[in-house]
Amino acid sequence: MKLTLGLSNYNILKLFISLFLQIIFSNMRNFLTYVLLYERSYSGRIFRFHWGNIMTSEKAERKENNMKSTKKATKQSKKNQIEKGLPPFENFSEWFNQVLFDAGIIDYRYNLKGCGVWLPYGFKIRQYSFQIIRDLLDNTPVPHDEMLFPLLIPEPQFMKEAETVKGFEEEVYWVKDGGTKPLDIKLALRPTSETVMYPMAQLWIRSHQDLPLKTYQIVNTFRYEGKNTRPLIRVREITTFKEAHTYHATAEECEEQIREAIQCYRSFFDAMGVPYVISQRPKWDTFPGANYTIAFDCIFPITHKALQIGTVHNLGQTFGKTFDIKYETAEGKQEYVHQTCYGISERAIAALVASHGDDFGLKLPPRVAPIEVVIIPILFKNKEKPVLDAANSLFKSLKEAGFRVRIDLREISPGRKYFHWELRGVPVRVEIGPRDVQKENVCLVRRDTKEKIFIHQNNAVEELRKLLNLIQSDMWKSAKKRHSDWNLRTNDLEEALNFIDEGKGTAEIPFCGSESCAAAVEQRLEGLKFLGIPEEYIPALNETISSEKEIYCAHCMKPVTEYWRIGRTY
RNA sequence: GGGAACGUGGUCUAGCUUGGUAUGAUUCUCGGUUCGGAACCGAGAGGUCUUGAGUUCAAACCUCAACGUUCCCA
Repeated sequence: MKLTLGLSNYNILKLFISLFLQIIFSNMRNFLTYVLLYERSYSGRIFRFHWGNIMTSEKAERKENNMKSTKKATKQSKKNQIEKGLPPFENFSEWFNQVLFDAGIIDYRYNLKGCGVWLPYGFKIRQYSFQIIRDLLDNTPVPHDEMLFPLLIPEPQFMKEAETVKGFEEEVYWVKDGGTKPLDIKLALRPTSETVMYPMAQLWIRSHQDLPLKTYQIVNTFRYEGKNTRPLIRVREITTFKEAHTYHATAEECEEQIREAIQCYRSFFDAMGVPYVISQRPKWDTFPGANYTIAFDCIFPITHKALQIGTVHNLGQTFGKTFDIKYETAEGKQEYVHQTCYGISERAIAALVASHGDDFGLKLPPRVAPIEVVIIPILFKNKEKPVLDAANSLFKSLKEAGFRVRIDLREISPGRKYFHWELRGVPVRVEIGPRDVQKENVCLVRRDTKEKIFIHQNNAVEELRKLLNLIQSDMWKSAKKRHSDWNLRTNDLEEALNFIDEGKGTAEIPFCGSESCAAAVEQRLEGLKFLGIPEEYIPALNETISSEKEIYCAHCMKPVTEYWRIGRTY
């Protein structure tokens, strides 16, 4: 029986029975449904009919109702849904995730937790942003040199620095096989590159003439985050990690380098329009192996939780001793180097997005906007040509003047284009319609304030240049102003805790700095953390350190001289 | 570490209680009318219902497991 294609008689029988039953049941069901609906529509009565597995009147009715209600609902809410393409900014967490995708920054649908794809628009934002830090580091008095180190770390080398190992124990990805064979020596994917770089530095540094050595690289790193990952904020593959590592002859030079690093980071975030506060982290939250850690935090809108967006570490001689990085002094003695390292990641982009958004989407500062100006011609039937001509010639002259400019000629309505580019945060939109052409005007619309400005066509280049500068500084100012409202300095612990608990921001309280006191205070509020000592009390950053009088630790009531910053964090 | 929920066209979603036909919208493509804040009409495209096993003549639906995602608590 070759015709049966290998099916046994039993299977053929099954197939026929199945088909037969299916036809019978489905026809009968359709018939019954039809009759029941028909009857109901005339008599207004609901029939109930039970017979085995056949769809009952109840079920038919329910299905019918479901269909009706969904149809009705979708029709009614159609308009609302369109208008609500993005969740409101108030609903920050959802807004944030959604805007990253809708604005074309990151596609997070890759089927692996904590990993996403940088889309072209997002990639450009990333590129422009990190070019700023590149330029800053490349142009310090003794320049930093960009390099590229391997991703893989042999286990013994990684294990060398005990404290680092402890700090990252639970977060390291291990490569254990080469093809089908297990490796003799396991390989770690870098969670950070100290243990990658320092054995090489040990080879390169021979004498004080080789110092200072300042290097950096911009690479991906891996950390196995156990719980909730968030796009850009807590990821498993950190795609963009700028880590600088410097080597110095003396502790003083090392301190000086810390100040230079802080200054670079200030300039960087200023240029990005990202507001921040600087704190020296508590001892117990210092980078493993470092003498101290100074961190940049950005307080996010709505939730008012702090996100760490940059860290600067003074490593002292810890790693120098571990990796035996020595140099010969002018006097011919062998000394261990003093080191610093400091890093910034794609969290900077998260802070950029968060600091400026609104219900319509992103607002990008011109410095990092992939498109600075978008031109939208308003076309009416039979009047297209003059408008198109004007738009095209403006496009050409702006392009020649060096603007990152786009002209939107798609055949969709202008309103739709407005929303499209507002979602993507383009700083300025230029509208040109028949009315404008007639008056030789163009209409500029600011993304940050939505203000409309009419100017003469001939002044476009000049006016746009001014306007973009203005937007850049206005956005920075307003972000900074908002940010400063999200911090409260008070001597009253209860007031501080209330402020934080109500989600209003971070607080500064008088504090003695002991870990046990901190633990006691942290217990008062879920998710509460000590961010550290505010900028003005950090010894490394101040020639004369501020000190307060008549204040007492919020917990143990000992007299103290400084406030500490506390708050909830991401 | 503990608990809960979810997984259906690119996106959102109905259906699962009671097994047999995959719902609607959006998006996208084509044609036409439009265009100063998400226009409209018509046609069309798009699905391994996460995966595997079990029960059954028959599984998106019931059972078990794996994977993935989300949320809550420590």
